Amino acid sequence: MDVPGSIWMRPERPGRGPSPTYSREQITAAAIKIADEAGIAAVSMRRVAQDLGTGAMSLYRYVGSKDDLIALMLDHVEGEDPLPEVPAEDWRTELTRLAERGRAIMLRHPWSAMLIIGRPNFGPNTLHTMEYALTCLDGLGLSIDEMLNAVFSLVGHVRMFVQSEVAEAEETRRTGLTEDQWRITQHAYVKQIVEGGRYPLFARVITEATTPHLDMDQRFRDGLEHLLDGITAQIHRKESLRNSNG
Amino acid sequence: MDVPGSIWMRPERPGRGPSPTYSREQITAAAIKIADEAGIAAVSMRRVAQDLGTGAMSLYRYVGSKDDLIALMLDHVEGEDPLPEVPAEDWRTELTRLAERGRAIMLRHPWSAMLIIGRPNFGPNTLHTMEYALTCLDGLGLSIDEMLNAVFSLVGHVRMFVQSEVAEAEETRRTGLTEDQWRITQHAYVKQIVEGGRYPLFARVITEATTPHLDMDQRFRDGLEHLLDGITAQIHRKESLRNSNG
DNA sequence: CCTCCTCTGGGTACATCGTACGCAGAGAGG
DNA sequence: CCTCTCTGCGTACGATGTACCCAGAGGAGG
Repeated sequence: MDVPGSIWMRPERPGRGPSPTYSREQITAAAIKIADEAGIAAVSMRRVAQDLGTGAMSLYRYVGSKDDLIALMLDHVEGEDPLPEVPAEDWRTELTRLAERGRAIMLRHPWSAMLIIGRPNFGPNTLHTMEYALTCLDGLGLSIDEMLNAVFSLVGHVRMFVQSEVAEAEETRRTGLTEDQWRITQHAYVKQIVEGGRYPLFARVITEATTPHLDMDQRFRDGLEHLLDGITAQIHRKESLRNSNG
Repeated sequence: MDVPGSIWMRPERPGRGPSPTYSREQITAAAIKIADEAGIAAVSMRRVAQDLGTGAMSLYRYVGSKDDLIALMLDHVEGEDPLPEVPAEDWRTELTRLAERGRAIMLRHPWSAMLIIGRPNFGPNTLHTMEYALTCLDGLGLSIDEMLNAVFSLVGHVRMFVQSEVAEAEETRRTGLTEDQWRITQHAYVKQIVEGGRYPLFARVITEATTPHLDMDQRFRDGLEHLLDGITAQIHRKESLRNSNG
């Protein structure tokens, strides 16, 4: 109501008075449906209410603000794909899977990748995923801060990657121009840059665009490997440090 | 005008008629000033125009849309810090410097980190930085795609890191609640989670929050090291592959 | 059953946004 | 000097989130 994020503390609805017609779950689902079909920009309180067959202001009986609704949406999709109760494989395999799971969810709900959340989401599903990720890295000799930092880097990488992966489609919807159409509008300018000769490597990027570049899956996996290699290196560094000190 | 991003192709102003009172540079500077002082949300065409002492619609004689203005703003701050003409040190040192430069710029202009740009910005300053980054990785045995991917990961990491670094301040301004005040509103809920015992690692994150965590500079450097270690590993892999094949 | 009092759904209103459109007038090219 | 382009800018439209208000429904206590 008053404080953003307090959505998780507020009970769905106390007992007195007439029973509510709708539910948070129902409203969240309606909002997600709209976001999936028409983009996050189409999710307005009026639109969500309209799809539910009610008035905009009625929604405020269930959620404190639009931000709260979005927090509900994010936590809901985070819980879509099940997670093992406890990590079974080695940490690298588990984290890779977790990253791919995150990417899959975001690709399924592109809007979820495009939102920048200021403060951590303490929804139950988000909490569970976070705990799972930390569990994967537990017992490898990293401090809790280092573990958190590693998870943070990983989640950040996935989010950033999918963001750019998805930005194209969002831009197409927003401007009504497909990437190809847009490229045509830029062609003369880009050509001038390439032929100017001052940016030889940029020119190579453009020139070799005719032959197929690395596909998105490959690029995602490569970036992930970079990060995981880095974490491995950190673990090994701390390990040998421990061995030389003890 | 019609096409977003075409801002870089359009000449500042052709010759006929009366000479313009303002300039793109002037408008961009005014917009950046507002964004720095009051957040990106405060940058409205009306507000920018007001600060310049003119009407909102006058700005559209200089920029095609608000998106174009934002593209100008982003490219402008990208050019704030000078870049060497050509990389002088080893690639790792250079890329570290480049990352820190990027972080510094974004911290100086927090709004620039919070924007998600759908399609690449072809402004002169952005172009130059991109070329510079690619140059650092040239000649190490990576393909142009791999180089681009590495730069992409790096830029993404910096952006993602600063995003979360900056989100807090933005959230404080937006909601009027400092992080401490917000934490108080969440305290009962978080306490319940911690004491529930189902999230022992999350509990450790919270519990050990009294002792100082890693500071932001350290966390940034750690994440960067992860990525650079990963790129190093990729370079070595390709190198030994070449040696065994030739 | 009656009464009360909370909680319901939802209408109206307000400030703010980007920008389409049109117009009076200024000023440079012929 | 005439003409025609380009100027700054006022008005207007359709959005947005949400504060505020009100009539009435219906569970709780007598």
